[in-house]
Amino acid sequence: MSQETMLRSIRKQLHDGGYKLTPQREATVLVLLENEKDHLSAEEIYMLVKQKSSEIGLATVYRTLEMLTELKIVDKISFNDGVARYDLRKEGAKHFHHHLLCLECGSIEEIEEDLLVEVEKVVEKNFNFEVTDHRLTFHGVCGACRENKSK
Amino acid sequence: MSQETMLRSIRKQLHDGGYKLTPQREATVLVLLENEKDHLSAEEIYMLVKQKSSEIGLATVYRTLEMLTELKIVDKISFNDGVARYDLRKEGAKHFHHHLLCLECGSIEEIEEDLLVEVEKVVEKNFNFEVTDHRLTFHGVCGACRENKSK
DNA sequence: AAGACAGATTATAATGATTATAAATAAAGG
DNA sequence: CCTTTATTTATAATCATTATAATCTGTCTT
Repeated sequence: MSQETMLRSIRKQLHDGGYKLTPQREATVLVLLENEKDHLSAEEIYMLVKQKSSEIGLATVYRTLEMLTELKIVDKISFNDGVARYDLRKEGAKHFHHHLLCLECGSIEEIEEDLLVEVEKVVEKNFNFEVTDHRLTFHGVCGACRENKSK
Repeated sequence: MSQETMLRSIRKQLHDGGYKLTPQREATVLVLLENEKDHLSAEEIYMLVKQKSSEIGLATVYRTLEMLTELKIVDKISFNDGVARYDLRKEGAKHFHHHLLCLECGSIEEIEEDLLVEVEKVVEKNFNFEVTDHRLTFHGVCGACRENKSK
């Protein structure tokens, strides 16, 4: 889906939620669209928006991200490094994607495929818990780092 | 395993790692042992240690927890609420246990059973990623809350 | 167009969690 | 004992995030 289409869809979602797409909010969403692969922190998003010549305050970025999280347009994740990171939820994705965190180089890869369908069935049945979402991160060593080490 | 035994084992692990079990460190570990079911934050641990009449500084709690994390005696988790929480790693447990976070009441349940054995095999094979550990939290509604709501 | 209102934004201050620093204390080794 | 080193403490500093109050924007009303 093109960024144009995404943006239109997001504008609609904001409206339905009773918010409007102000220039600052639009700039924030655009930065998220342009950096889909990264896992940006609020501070990083703030910097990137300012670089695009759009004026914005840090507090606005936080408020916008909170709103987008509430609308389930973005997902908020914390790894164990003390900053929250934000990620566009893929259109139509019913589940939160998984992450592969390399302990050597710190890179974060994504897994789109939902690996937890069966596991969630087990949880619902055995633990009497209604699952609505999940956070799954694997810690380990990525292919590139293993290759470097073996040399 | 009894707390005595646990404590002895932990003392040994500290020694092997080149640290000693000072009174403050012992008090911290004891609080963790006595509250295995909870997911305590540094601040909470600090309070609990002081209640046991043991004098300690907050910074020492942080340093001790960092050390215990490094030695893999405790695990550090962040949910999305801005505080880090610490959990004793069960003796012999090779994997990090899973969590069930209830979005209604905020309660955190634990799952000891490793539900990811198969999933990790898939990850190693399909994504060329060597998995050493994982973090898995399910978000949803616990049995108690569902019961309350249906009334 | 002027006034009034709600919603947004901004700069700034405040808070909360965590980490760094420097001085004091305790422990270990000779 | 004396010296050296590790540890703790109190405090200050830092970093991420949230609250506040003033200002601004746009829209509606007349």
